[in-house]
Parts: sequence; structure tokens; C-alpha cells
Amino acid sequence: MSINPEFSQAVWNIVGSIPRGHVASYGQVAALAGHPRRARLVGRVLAGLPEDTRLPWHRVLRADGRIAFPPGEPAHREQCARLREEGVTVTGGQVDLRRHQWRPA
DNA sequence: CGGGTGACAGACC
DNA sequence: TGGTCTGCCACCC
Repeated sequence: MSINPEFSQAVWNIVGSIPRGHVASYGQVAALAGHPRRARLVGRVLAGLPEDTRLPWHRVLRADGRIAFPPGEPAHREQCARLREEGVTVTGGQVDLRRHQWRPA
């Protein structure tokens, strides 16, 4: 399975529908896109987003609630900032999933 | 063609 | 709570 427009489109839609103050894991997005076990592919799609994207990419975290970017990288700080700005508590580059994970209806 | 590399995840210990 | 190891799969040399 390549990174076809269909999959990208699905990922964009899903990520775009994560509500403010909530987060989802890469694997969760992949599954919702109809492709379980393809978390890495989701990361690839997000990596391809333009810098001025309007998509809430910062609401996507690793399965353990940690930010995927290495601490110290600008992107890491950016993600922290954006999450906090919408009321998500980030401690040590990590979010409490029990409290913030998105559970789609 | 072959090996290294990720914005990952789950199983174990 | 935290390390390792393995499976994963499209890309890029």
C-alpha cells in the first residue's frame, strides 16, 4: 500500500475532526482511516503537510501520549505550546491520554 | 536489488 | 515506570 491520495485525504479529514482540547494517537488515526497498524504512514502524511497548514496536526501523539518529536526540537515546543493553548496539560512532553484522548462517537 | 530510516505500536521483561 | 525487541512499510539512497 502506497501513500495514495485516498489515504492522505482520509488522514486529513480525521485529523481535522479531532476536537479542540483532545488528542489522538497515530495508530488511532490510521485505524479510523481504515488501515490499522499503519501508524507510520500517518506520520508520513503529517510530515508532508505545508508549514502554513490549518490542520490541527498537534493533536496527534504517540500511543503512550508522548509527543513524537524529540524534546528540544522547535517542532516539539511548537506542539506543546499549541496543545496548552487549547487547554491540554503537557508535562514532560507528555499528555495524559486518559484525560484528553479523543473518543469519536 | 539491498540496507538504513522514520512525526509508530504492542509484547515482554 | 522504563528498556528492548520485533513487526511494520514507504522512501531514499
